[in-house]
Amino acid sequence: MLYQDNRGGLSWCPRCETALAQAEIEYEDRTDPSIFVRFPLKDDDASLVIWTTTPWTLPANNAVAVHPDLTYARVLVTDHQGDALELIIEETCIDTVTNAAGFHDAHVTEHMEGRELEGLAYEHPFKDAIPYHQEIRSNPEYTVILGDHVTADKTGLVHTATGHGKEDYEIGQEVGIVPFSPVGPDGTYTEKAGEFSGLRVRKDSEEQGEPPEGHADAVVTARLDEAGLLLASGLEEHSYGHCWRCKTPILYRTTEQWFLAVTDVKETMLEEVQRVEWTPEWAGASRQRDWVENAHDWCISRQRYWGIPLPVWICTSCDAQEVISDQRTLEEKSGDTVEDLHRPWVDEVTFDCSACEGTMQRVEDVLDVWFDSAVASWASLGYPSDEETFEAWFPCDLIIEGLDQTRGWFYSQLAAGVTSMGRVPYEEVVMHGFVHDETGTPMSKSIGNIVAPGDVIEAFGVDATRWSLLEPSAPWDDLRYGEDTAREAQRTLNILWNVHNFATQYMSMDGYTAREPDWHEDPPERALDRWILSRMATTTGDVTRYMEKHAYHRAARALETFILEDLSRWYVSLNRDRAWRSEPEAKTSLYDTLTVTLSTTARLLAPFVPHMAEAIWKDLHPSKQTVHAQDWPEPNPALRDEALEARMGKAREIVEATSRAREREKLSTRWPVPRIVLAGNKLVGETVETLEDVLSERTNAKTVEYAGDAWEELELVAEPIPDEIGPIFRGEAPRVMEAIHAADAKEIKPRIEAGETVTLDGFDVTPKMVTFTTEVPEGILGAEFEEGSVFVDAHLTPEMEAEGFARELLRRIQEMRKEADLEMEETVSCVVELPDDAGSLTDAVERVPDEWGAWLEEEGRIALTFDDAGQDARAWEIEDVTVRIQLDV
RNA sequence: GGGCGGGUAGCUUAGCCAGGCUGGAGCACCCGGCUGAUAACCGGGAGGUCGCCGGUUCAAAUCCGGUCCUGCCCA
Repeated sequence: MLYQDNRGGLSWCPRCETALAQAEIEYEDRTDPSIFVRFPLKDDDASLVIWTTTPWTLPANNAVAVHPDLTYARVLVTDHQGDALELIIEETCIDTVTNAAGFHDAHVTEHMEGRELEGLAYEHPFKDAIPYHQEIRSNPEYTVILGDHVTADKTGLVHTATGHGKEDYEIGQEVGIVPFSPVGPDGTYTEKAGEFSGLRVRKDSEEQGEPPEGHADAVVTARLDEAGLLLASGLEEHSYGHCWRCKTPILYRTTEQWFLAVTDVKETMLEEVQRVEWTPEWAGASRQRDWVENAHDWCISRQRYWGIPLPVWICTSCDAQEVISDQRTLEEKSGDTVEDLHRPWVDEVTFDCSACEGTMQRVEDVLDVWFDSAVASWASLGYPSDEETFEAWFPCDLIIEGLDQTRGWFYSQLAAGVTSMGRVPYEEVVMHGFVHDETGTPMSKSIGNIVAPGDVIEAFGVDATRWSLLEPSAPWDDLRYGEDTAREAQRTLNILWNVHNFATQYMSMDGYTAREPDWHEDPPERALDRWILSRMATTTGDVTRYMEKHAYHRAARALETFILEDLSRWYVSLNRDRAWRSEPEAKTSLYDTLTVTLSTTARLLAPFVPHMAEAIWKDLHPSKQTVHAQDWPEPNPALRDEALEARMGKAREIVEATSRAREREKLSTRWPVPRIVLAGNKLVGETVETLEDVLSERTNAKTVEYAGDAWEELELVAEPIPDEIGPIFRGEAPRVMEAIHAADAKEIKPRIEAGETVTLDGFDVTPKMVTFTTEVPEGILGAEFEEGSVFVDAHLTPEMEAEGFARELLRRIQEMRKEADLEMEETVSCVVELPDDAGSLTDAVERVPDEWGAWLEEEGRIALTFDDAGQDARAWEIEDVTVRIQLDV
């Protein structure tokens, strides 16, 4: 599988003076000369027209390729000296050429297919300058050859130098043209280049645009111009290969290299690619497969000093080759002690040739570094010397790398694995995307759009940084990253931290010790507890499933939703009172629930935010091992209650719809309402039945009613349809419409629906003229939610208004406490001055001192009197009522 | 030039494979609320040519063809 070949068109870095593998070439845009050149035909007045961005390859030209199926034209033009010139160009390229050359006329004299041009001989432009071209070695040299790689671009004829391009070399092999490569390893012409010898053909990566003086491109172009062969010369920006290490534009030249014949095992590689589990799926099914299908034999030799020496010894007299597998074999053969397997020591080691009298000497090359990574999965196990470890661990379960590694590590391991082990050395691949800046541009030092990880960590912490990299996008997608991403992550984590604080503060106040009942037999009594535990179990299942699919972003989002929506905004906020004041049993079950929930969350979060997960875990379980040593949680099926989750979800929709309705009418949640009425499907009914207390608390409604599919207190209204009424009643139409509006809708609806014509106010109204809608009664606020409606009865009794008013008062008092910077527990005296006349609220306001005075004192931590508040009092407007409050601080 | 991704609100994104609910969220913005989780937090609102053009279909963000922009890789 290993062979040596003198191959044309191998990529070569003239600065590193080594061959490069496909994988070591980086493509970047650069500007190079762009020249149009004509090659005069031998037995014909016409010239072939070619185009190139590498004038330095023209001295090595040995053929011109055309596509057999494209149509070519003989074109008559007048050159700048006024002489007639006959050119052969692909027909759709004529304008390109004449525009570039500045020719103003162009007459097509003949069309022909590319295949008709085959074999036409031309004069090499540098026949006189380069002795090599004065002789023809094989038939097709210096003639038109056919190639499927030719496209109708520029001129439609391709300058071919079989020693200086991969495709050129391959087509040369097909038609029998030997490679000619008069360029040395350092990127200068050798003496084979005749008059050009010694000129520099290589460029540095900064050398762009017009070729520097004395560069082969400049000299060659000038010579062509002198010979009258240069039709046009300009510049072209194009994507060009560069050495991945030093960024020098690569050359293609002919050199002696060692190859691994991976094309022989291509079929096996393709099968192995299919066997591997790829995430995302297209990483393997499309990208990797495509790469392998186009793979060439792997050039594994490099002309470097540092690196793993190629373990090939060759006999200096008979050319016999031997590959040495390990140090012991080498020592046995040479009879020497080999102190180091690297250069220069290993270069000294020789042994006798087994075939002749000669001496075996190591070839000078080292291995492609990609070969090192390619063998990592078994080299790291000490193979072949440590069979046992190899048996136990090979192949590896999972490799994770970026999406550029299709040509890199994913491939190098595949090729080496199939070659050496007959199989791919990994079972599963996760291919990740790159982190870009917030505009989607790759971060680069030269652009300066770098977000330094250290800065983000400094500002937001490691956990927020990790979260901000995991949550926003799929691992395999590129990530647009700005500081806001981390800021958002920090906010989410902060809320979790607040929940943790809430839980642990009360637990410690009540001397609670964390315990995790398993609840398989006897789930908690309270619906709210069972609900959050069910949500926890569901979330655990979801997160686990996402992690198994490497959908880390989905796992993170499921956790985020659970933490924000379920735990913080719903469970904790509904249990704040329970933690503050409730029976010991109620508190204990609250703490048990929180312990299980937070412990489970901590374990699920451990891979994402290791420090915070550990902090939460350790606060709950100080004597247990680190969270990172705990088992991954499993959902407790006894705690799953999908019906309960569905009802709680519906309850939240109802609460939100109620908020919308109240907000629209500026009726703050602070004001209790006598009832809310719900209309909707069965689920809505069940929700009211089982979660009435949650609904009543969150909507601040004294009662919650379920009215079935439709609420009968809705008023039915008959609506006239003007388009139907107008043509028939004409001038009377307005009166008819009025009559319909005024009609008793409940009475006429069944009749109209039965198709009956009804007489209203003397007019005959047909079913076509009327439709029915419902109207929300006066004083009722309606809002829709999915599969139902909520109606908020806003007929507040004076008792309720008093309660609402008292709550408004409390808010003002607390506002003033805050402004006065009072301690939370500090009790101060307070005077509230209520007006005698509060308009429609007079009755309510009068009730406040007796019915709500004590409550205000306790909630506001004040000693309260209702009296003249004095000059320094602050005036507040509550529903058009002016209240004056004096806080004695 | 070719292969494979991505393009949905100002920004980050869900929905697309298996077409049909009013295209969901978060940030920012506007309005309001809370104040015993508090250098916090909660509710509501506004904001969308689903890159563009065409096709299939009763129906397209979703399927098909083309095209533009963008990322990775190749030539």
